[in-house]
Amino acid sequence: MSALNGMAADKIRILIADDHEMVLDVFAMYLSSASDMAVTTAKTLDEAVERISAEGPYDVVLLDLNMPGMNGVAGLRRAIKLNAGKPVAIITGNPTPRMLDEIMNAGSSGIVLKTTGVRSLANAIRFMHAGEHYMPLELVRDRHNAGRTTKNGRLSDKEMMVLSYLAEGKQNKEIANDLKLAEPTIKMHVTSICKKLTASNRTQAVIVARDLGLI
Amino acid sequence: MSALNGMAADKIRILIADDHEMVLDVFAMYLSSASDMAVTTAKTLDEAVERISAEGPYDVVLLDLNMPGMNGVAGLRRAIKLNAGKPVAIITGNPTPRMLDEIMNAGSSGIVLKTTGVRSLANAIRFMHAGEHYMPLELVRDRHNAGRTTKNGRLSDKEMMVLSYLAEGKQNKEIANDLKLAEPTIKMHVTSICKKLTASNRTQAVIVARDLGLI
DNA sequence: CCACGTCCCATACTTTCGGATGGGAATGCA
DNA sequence: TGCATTCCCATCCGAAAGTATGGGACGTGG
Repeated sequence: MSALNGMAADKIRILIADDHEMVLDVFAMYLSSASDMAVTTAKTLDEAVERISAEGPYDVVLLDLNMPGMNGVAGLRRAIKLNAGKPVAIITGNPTPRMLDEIMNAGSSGIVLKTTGVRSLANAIRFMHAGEHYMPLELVRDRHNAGRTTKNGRLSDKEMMVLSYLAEGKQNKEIANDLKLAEPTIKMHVTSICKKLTASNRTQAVIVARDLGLI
Repeated sequence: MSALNGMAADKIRILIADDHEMVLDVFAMYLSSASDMAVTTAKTLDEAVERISAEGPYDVVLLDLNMPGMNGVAGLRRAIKLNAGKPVAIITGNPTPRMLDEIMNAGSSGIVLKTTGVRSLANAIRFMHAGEHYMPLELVRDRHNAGRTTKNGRLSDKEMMVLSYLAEGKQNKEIANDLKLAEPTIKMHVTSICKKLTASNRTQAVIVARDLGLI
């Protein structure tokens, strides 16, 4: 009845990379005690890349989002490309909705929260190893809640998109280029965002959005 | 010769609070295997406070800095007051020099980095339990660099003051009125702040300052 | 003493922001 | 079908922000 038809002897090869050595230790201690998993660790993206290059694609790769070498999802893409189709997932603390989008759009196989105990780890890994996409329930909920209750109506999709750029301190022209829209359009969205968030300028909008957990 | 005069049989009672359950698991798994330690865990500051209130001061308390309930060092002070003189330390990822100052000035017994492996944990805890202050070497180095050259770090008092207004989304003219300074002066400070924080405008400066825990 | 850093102010300039006005197009729903 | 919503673009304008020049005052330490 097991899925390990005839291959039970082969262990799942896992590569986990995180600059928090404590987290690494969790994996080394807990997962290695699971008989069907072999864990390798790294502390930077470069180190992880080396491992993959040297020892071939891993069955599951877990990358910390805030690790040295990862520039947001850029490092994720790099690892995905290198791991030849096998699952690469992100492990992080509290990702923003925007980050979630970027992560999943980059082709990640899932997200593992550090707020989750180690017991669900093994399951998540087996899940992704089977080709599924893994995401904790609370994140799915937040993802659906994207339009949240603000006083003056909720933000539209485009407004949320623009807001996420505002939250990086980008200026209208940059946003327009990135989104391939005209600058006046961005201005309009910014104005609309400020109204809905009762902010008087973009800086306040970012602050309000942050305090509201909107980002 | 030990400080545990006649009480050697008693275990060191440790309370660790972190919203990353993974980290909690590290302690539960590793430290509890050390025969002289008894570990209790919590996921929020309120939960930790409850524990302390209910079961009396712990021998060592470890608090995550980014946990729900901790407003920067405010939560730390609360815990220190409650723990009746026994050591309270902070556990975190990469603290800013400014945070370090605040933490130590608040009366913390030390700082434990998540970038440190679990093996040094037990030593750090025993160290603090003995009444010493524990801080990783790499932090001590950064700490001395903090107050010196104005090259890229350390904001001056006035700059911090202006920054706090920026963080409220106020505009130059307002700040000038509130501080009874001329607007050009405010502009200069803002420019200086942006340079030191490597931000390209006020909005980015606020974001960086927030992420840095500078506010 | 001078050098250095911090703080303060002023003038002048360019760029960006925020707001207003006016229009066109696609969607979905009553 | 009419209507609302959302999206997109354009032009104009005043205000704010950001940059670049000046300069003067105050302290600390070499």
